[in-house]
Amino acid sequence: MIQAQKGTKDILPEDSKTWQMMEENALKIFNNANFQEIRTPIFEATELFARGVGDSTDIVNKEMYTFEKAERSITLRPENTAGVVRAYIENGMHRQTPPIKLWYKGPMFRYERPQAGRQRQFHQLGVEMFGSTEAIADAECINTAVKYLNSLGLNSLDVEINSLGCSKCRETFRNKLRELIKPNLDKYCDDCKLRYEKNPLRILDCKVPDCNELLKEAAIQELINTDFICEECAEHFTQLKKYLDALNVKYNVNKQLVRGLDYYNRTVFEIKSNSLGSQNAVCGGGRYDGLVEMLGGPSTPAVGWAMGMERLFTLIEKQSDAKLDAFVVSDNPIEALKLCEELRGQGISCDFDYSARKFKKQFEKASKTANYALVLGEDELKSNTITVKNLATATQQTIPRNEILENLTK
RNA sequence: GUGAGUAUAGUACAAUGGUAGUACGUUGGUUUGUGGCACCAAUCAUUAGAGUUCGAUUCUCUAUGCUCACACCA
Repeated sequence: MIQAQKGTKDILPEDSKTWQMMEENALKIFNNANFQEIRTPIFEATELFARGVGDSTDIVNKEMYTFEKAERSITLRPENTAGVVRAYIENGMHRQTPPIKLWYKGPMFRYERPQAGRQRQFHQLGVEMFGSTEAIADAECINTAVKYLNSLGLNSLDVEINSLGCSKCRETFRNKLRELIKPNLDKYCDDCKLRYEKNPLRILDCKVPDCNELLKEAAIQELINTDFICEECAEHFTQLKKYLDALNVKYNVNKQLVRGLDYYNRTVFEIKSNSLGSQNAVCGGGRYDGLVEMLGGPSTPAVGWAMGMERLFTLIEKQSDAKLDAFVVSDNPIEALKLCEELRGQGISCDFDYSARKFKKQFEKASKTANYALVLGEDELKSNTITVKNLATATQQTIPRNEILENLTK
């Protein structure tokens, strides 16, 4: 027996209604906010992710599905921002009047050990906005995410925001942090020792209790809490908070929020739920003003986010399939199909039994799957009528065939 | 990559060192053109391999799958 690959899942009919709802709401809300859908290939040159996502990230280091084909190195996309930026540059979208507002949805691939809220193939929904440095752009981005979540009935998720500053202020902060950590470095966990070299900011994000204790040291807390970011960046962050307040978007500032992808600067944010298990982030994003240029385009500011749809799925209320409008009960399958065809053409959903089983069995099926049973037996065929039975009220009447539509819609 | 737990019908759960049950589902029936209820019947399972044993689905080991957690991320 061949099974689905580890970390992949079938989305079965019983869940399709819920997925369709997530997608329909996305289409409606993003289109209304003037985001346009973009669909990019699910595989790209490996180099795009190495340069775009950053080769010091775990995603690029050890989680990519990479293969060789015709002497090219190809990778299944582990996220979609790099791909969208590539498409933005390649299709000359930077020549259009900014801002360019895009959204996407689709499967992403990461080679990780699966667990709750984590699969090897999973789906993300995201928006990317190019061409504006204004904090109002960040605010609209976050607001769009919140409004989308609200549309799914999720009203009490935590929005956390932070500012990483620009590359200059981050450099200063990084150096100061290193200075403070250095005396106790040997007490930190092995991962943090590596982080100390590569990306010390991530030490702030470490979940090892010992490291957390060490970070509580007064001087370090003071450094975290003093606004290390430069005046310009601080002003940008202040503006963002002002706009979010004006939009009535509730948020917490989390000074220890550091996102794992290398391309972020200034605004970063996450939206979390406490009912998701340990993978509690539904949505993550931020500003990435340097990425377009790094990937060979003109210097272009940008901001965006991505949501994990499987994680959303576990949070929202399951939608069940609506019943069919009608089920045709007949001992004459071909006539039943003809009737169905006629009704389907009128926008009525209906089905029938292929094997002309006993009426009792057909009614059983009808009552489970449909609102009306339409009896088309010998009598009805002779007299060109149909017996319409309302399965909820158990009332029925025989009517001329051409009056069927009125009787179904009332 | 590291660690923990788990594996019985289509699904959800029982039980047992000797005959594996229940519920739901599915199919058929309770006299032939009327459903939801009830009753009857059928259908369907011990992940794989090795070991201990007179005998293993049960105990042990290995593999594999699944689940969860760490790292990391949506």
